[in-house]
Order: sequence, then structure tokens, then C-alpha cells
Amino acid sequence: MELFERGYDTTAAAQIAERAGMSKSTFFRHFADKREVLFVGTGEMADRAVAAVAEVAPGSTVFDLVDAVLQAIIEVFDPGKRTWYGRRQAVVDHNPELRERDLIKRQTQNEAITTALRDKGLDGMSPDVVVALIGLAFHATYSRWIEASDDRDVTALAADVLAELRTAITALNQGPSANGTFPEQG
Amino acid sequence: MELFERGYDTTAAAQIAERAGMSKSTFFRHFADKREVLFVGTGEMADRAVAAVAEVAPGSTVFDLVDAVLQAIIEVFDPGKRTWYGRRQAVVDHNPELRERDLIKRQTQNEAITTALRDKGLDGMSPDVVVALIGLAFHATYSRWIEASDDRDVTALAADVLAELRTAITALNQGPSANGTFPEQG
DNA sequence: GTCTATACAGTGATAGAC
DNA sequence: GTCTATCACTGTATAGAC
Repeated sequence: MELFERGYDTTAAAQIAERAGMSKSTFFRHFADKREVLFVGTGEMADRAVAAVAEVAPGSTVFDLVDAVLQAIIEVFDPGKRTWYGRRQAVVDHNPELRERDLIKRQTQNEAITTALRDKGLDGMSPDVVVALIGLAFHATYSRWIEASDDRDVTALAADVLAELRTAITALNQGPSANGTFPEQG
Repeated sequence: MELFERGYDTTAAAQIAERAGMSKSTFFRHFADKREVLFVGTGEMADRAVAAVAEVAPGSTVFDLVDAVLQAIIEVFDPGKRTWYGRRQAVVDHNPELRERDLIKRQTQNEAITTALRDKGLDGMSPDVVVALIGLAFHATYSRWIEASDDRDVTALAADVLAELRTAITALNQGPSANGTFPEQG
């Protein structure tokens, strides 16, 4: 992370390898490409999200499911690493290549969740819509946690995300005279 | 596209340049990187989607908006290019680098739509949720068009997507005894 | 202003020695 | 499992031809 503060693309893979006490070759044996060094361990929260979907109780609503996913991921939110994740995210956000990698990781996660959903046999819902909502809530919770202060209650943070999602979905079904519409003022 | 049938990554940028009657240098003057040669012109449908959002009438619902977006993009569906788009998509889908680029294009489009939505000042809805739904409908319509047969009515195809979205959203708000839940059978 | 040739740094693959 | 060495390729930079 110190090396990347001078810029991701101006830091050669060989430099990273040297800093870690290994050769360039060994570096590429451990990481499929240079970008992966910033995404190792990313899968843990995604795995927990998939597990939460797989274990949802029969009769649960989608909101129950989103809640379960959020509970599962905040369990592994390590306050001691929060600042480090923030630095990592700043590096990723400022580099197009890394943003691409970030997106494909999320997409892969979404596909895993889709599979888990189909295995559960959800009834009367488009899997794509459900997965999109889960992904939104997942991402919102994670990014808010990163940006929050250390003393912010993580449980309340997840509850906020869930409540906002519920409000937004409810608004979608209301007519033009209520919320969920576009006002006169452009 | 003929060159890519032997594989995208086994096709050197120099080969593409030669086939197009130009030097490698000139190729990279026209395309920021090798991948971009498969994404030129991608922005047109995205631009139309953004324009449709910007022009939505006051009092419209989100479903009206999605409908407007779908109408805007199917206007540029050229039946003569449908097969070519299918070949292109097959190449993209089979290559991780290209899938990454595809995702970041969609993300960029979503950000443009988010900006357009905020300018309209939508009331009582989370922009993220609305944008996700628009993106889903957009993508579903495009990919179904590619996979459909030539004589398939494009308008009906867009109507299908809209109807399914409406059904899915409605199901989200119904309780555990109705649709929108997970059945006993796992 | 558009094109090209050339040189170059860096990535990532591969083969082989310890 | 780690290392060195070598290699094709990408993408940049430069300098120049038309």
C-alpha cells in the first residue's frame, strides 16, 4: 500500500516483489496478474453472502434475505483493518484497470448468488432483480463501513441500508400522486 | 471478427492493424487499447438511454421511465447488424479482459443515468435502485434481441421485459403467503 | 494533421536449475 | 516451491515522412 501511494501504474510488479522479498517470477506464481494483489481475500465476504442466501429459511421475503446477507458480512468487518480497506479502495477507485477488476469480482459474486437463489427455487420473482438488490445492499453496506468513523455502530449501519431499500421498493409501487415519481421541477 | 474466431488473445494487435491496412502505431492512435476495437460505437445506445431519462415527463413512474428507455434503444436496433452483434458478444463473453471492459462500460452508463436522474430530482426513491432497474431492463432487452430470431417483433420483446420487471417488483412487496418468497423445497 | 518506423518499459508465459 | 532466463506482446514515446 505504501508503494501504491506513488501510483499503482508507476509501481512495477518487480518492485512489489522486491518489497515482499521475492522475485518477479514468484510474484506471478502467487498472483494471476499484477492487479490481483489488491483483490486477494476479497472472496470472503462474497462467500458469506452466498452462504446466507443458501441458508435462508423457507417463507422468507426478499427483505429477510437481504437482512441475512448484511448480518453475515458485517460479522467479518474487522475494525482494525477498516482504515487499510479505505486506503485500498482509494487506490482501486483511482485506476481504471483496478475498477474493471473490481466490477468483474462483483459480477462473479452476483453469478454465485444467482446460482444459490435458483437452488432455493424462489417463487414469482425475477432472479436478476433480486440479485441486483442484494448486490446493491452488499456494496452500500461495505462502502459505508469503509467511510464511516470507527465508533459508528455497524449494526445500525446495516439496518439503515435495509430500511432505505425497503422504502425505495415501496415507492416503486406507488402511483404518480404519491412518492416514486418525478416532480414538476426539472 | 474473422481474426477473433481464432481467439481474441491469440490475435495480436499488429495483426488487426495489418488486416485493416494500417500500422500498429496507427491502430493505437485510433483505439486507446486493443480491447476498445470491440467497443467502438457502444456509446450510442447508452446515450439514448440517458437522453430518455433526461426527457421523462413530470409525474411519470419508474415503469414509465423504463418503458421510455426501452423505446429509445430499440429505435437503433438494426436488423442487418444483429448477427454481427451476436458474434461480437460471443467473443466478449469468452474473454475475461473483454468482460471487464464490458462491465466498466455499463458502469459508466449507469453513472451517466444517475446524473440524469438527479437532475430530474426524483422524489422518494433511491437513485441506486432506480438505476439498477433501468440497467437491468436495458441489458435484458439488448441481449434478448441479439439471441432472438430475425422475425421476432422487437417491440413485443421490450414489452416482455417491462412486464416481467413490473411483476418482479410487485412480488417484492407481497407477504410470505403470496409470491415473492422462498418455498419449502430447497 | 495523419501516418509510420523504431525503440523502449512493463506484463505475463514458459522452460529449466536448484 | 523458488529462482533465473528468455520470450511474445502491449502500449508509450519519439522522431520523422507525406
